Amino acid sequence: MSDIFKRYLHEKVAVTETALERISSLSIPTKLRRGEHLLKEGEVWRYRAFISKGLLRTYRTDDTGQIHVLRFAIENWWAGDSESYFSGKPSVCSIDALEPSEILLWKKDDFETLSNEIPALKEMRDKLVTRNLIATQNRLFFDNSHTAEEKYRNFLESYPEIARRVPLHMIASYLGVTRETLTRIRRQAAKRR
Amino acid sequence: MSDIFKRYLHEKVAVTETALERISSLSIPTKLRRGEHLLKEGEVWRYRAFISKGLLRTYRTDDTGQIHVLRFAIENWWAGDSESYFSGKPSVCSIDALEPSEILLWKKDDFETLSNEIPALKEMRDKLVTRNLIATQNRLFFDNSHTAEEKYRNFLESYPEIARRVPLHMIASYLGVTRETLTRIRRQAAKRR
DNA sequence: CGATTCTTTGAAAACAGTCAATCTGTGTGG
DNA sequence: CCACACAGATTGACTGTTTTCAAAGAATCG
Repeated sequence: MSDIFKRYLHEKVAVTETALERISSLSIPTKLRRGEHLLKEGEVWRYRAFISKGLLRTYRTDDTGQIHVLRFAIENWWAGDSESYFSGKPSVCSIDALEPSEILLWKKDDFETLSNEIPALKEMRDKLVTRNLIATQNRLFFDNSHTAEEKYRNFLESYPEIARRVPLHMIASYLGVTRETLTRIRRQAAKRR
Repeated sequence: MSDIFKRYLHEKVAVTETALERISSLSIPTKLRRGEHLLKEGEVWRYRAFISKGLLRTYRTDDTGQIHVLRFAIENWWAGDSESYFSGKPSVCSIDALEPSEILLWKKDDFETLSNEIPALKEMRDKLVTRNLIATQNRLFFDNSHTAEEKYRNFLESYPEIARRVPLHMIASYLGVTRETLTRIRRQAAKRR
């Protein structure tokens, strides 16, 4: 079973080998082909999902039918829609695989049970929310106070791995500019060196 | 003592009168004058803060010395910097009062103690984080996919109360546009009716 | 009232979006 | 192995939006 996940959890919190086995025993290993969806708009998201391999994209479609990338997630990250997860309402997001991916799923109920059995897991779960909140708040500030070029540079520095693996027009969407604008930003930046 | 807070907590969760008294007993009532700071950049934020009266602004100063408003908070909201609170590191934000305000403070340790004594309070505390996360994520999406005018209209609809009480140039900062641009957006909108 | 803060205006420049066309690399089927 | 389709990236011309800077007008607090 997924060594990636075991290594991840050992790094994050102090968890015994038996606890880890117990956690693994309730996980549902899942494979996604390129282009396949983990979650589609309108469905309720009732899982925890750990990515042991691959690359997922979370996006939202606006009233004009345009797609907006909310985030990318790779190995050792968690995926899912917290809004739908916590509220129980249909999701406004979709999640699909940009690469062939391997996911570990836990049903919401199972994960809660495990969290109550294993304090370390609960601790990790709580940290996940707060770290997510902090990251989102910081991103909101950064987007609000920086130019498109600065945002792009920051993206390259923060997520070089993702930048290499994702098509440019999706990065543009993530940054909130058109693909043409991102092309021009790159040309400008290249000219300046 | 603050009836506002008692009413707030009763509305949010099922809490006994004795529990409420216990919670109140550890609170530190504080008054802020207009312009006074609750938190200054560089300080560590070690409190929970409930606003029973007034209006607070959270902002950040960027490398060029410019101020960016992150959020406003009025009666019945909580204020503070989650990043500094959870990490224990000096804050990158400041919080000041835009109106004479009345705040209830709990020291971090006291609030944790209370949360462990009173399940309803812990429940409220956890909900606060997740609701905050969801709201921030939705705002990030909205900002990324809408024009300045749409963002302004959405702000007016979502927070009419705040819009009435806050100067325009701070709303502009919150929305990520210059005050001149916001002025022009309003003129356009007025012309169209 | 006087000082300060807030809002509005105008003109020019910088920036980003749209549309249409072209270029590039990849992979598939004949 | 080639021709073709397809997705992604780039370019140019044009349009529209936002910023910047400078100045003036309105509102408000003490």
